[in-house]
Amino acid sequence: MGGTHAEMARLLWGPHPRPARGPRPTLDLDRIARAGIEIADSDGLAALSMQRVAARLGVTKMALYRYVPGKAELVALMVDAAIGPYRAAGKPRNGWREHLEEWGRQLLAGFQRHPWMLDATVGPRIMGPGELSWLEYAVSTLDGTGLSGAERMDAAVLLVGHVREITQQARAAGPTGDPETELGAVLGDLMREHGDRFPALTSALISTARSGGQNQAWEFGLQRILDGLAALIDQRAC
Amino acid sequence: MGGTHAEMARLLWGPHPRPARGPRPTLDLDRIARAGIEIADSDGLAALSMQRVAARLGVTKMALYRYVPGKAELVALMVDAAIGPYRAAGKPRNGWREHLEEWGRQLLAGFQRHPWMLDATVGPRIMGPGELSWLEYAVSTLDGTGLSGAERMDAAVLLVGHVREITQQARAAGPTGDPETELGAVLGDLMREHGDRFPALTSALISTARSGGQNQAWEFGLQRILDGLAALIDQRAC
DNA sequence: ATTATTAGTGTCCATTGGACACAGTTTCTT
DNA sequence: AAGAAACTGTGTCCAATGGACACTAATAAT
Repeated sequence: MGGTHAEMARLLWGPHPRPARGPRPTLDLDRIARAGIEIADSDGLAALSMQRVAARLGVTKMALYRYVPGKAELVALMVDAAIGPYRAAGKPRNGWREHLEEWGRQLLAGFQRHPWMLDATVGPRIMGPGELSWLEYAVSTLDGTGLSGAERMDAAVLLVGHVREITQQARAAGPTGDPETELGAVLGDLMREHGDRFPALTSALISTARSGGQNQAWEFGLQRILDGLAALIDQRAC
Repeated sequence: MGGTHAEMARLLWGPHPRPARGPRPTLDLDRIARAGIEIADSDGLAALSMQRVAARLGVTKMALYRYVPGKAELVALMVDAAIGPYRAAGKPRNGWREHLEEWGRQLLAGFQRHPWMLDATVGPRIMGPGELSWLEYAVSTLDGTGLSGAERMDAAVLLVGHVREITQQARAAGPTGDPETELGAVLGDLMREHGDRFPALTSALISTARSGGQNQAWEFGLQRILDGLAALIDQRAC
């Protein structure tokens, strides 16, 4: 292993000065990260190996270790490159709620473009500049709302959690959107056989049937969180 | 690989009839799962290998494959055994909010007892009876609140997402609770060096300083979600 | 007693992440 | 111009991993 946190920070945050001597490098961190992203996008994070990344770049696996101390660092680079910096699109005259809503939608879109980011962002880790810019924006929208610093952070984290959960659900449902994957079929069988042990669940699922799929779940959670925030902010304002 | 979803379901949901012929098995699924849990509890999911589980049971690695088709299935068993069925503790006269609050606290406690469950529950998968009983309870508390089936499910999922996010934060902060781990130190350095690029974040962190750590974040998100739910329920009731 | 099953073992294999020595390339110094 | 220094990509090697498969021993039905 080559992965201390300090190395990770240096890699994510630079600078990366081109060394003065020696042959010119064939690769750079950006190309490596993009190659990894392409693999993970199409075949999932489990299919990501140093070999495959190297092969895609026309280079030996060991060449990568000249740029990256280990696989964990490569994945961290991929995450930060895949999510990129947040670019606010809305007009700046809107209130915090509109901004956070748009922000959440874009974050969700990012996660769904790169579902492997779910697996890559579990556990303690160091965020890169891109990822941090997302957090920065979310927290900044809550400036002047009367929330404390910790509360503004907590609110952002709460939204991130929701985005992650929805991404996970969407991935389970498969790309079609409805649970007619094999997993969905197995789950159906399961409920048909053991449904009586889970009456509330069964009734909830039946009454659900067709009501909008995961998009509904996303909107529901988003609005509930924003409502909860609004309630607190209003209460503080009085 | 030996892991179709159907096999996973059979393994998690049984039945597991003792075969009539042949020597008596030395192990059973429960003991295997518990051995795995002990390893993951103490050394993390990354340290879980078939070899180590087998060694702890005094048996060869290949013996495990008589019980479990593959590692993925073993992990699924571990998850369901670790979280276990939900046992409602509160008096049944309370309202949905109290029940959900207690439920969330217990779920969080479970995740913090077995932090590796975070890594083990990413991606599409089949839930076991234990896990499903937690979902069942959460959904059942919302019966009769005027929420639709889908909404009741979404509410439960929302809370699970929050629990997961908090667990992740707590794990990053380390067992002490404050960010004085190496990771925390590196993050501090990072903000000291690049803080000017993230003014809102910096100010939020400074004003945070000492305000309660991750417990605060947990309570904040929990109450925000419950407030949001209450708002919707009240609105439906009118 | 024979036979069908089943359980645990031992051996083998491909793949993985990574360590390390080496040869070739480029720039700085003398 | 000529080393020397620093660096790059390659080739080889290794331990550990999940898993396939054949084999022996144990059990119960016939």
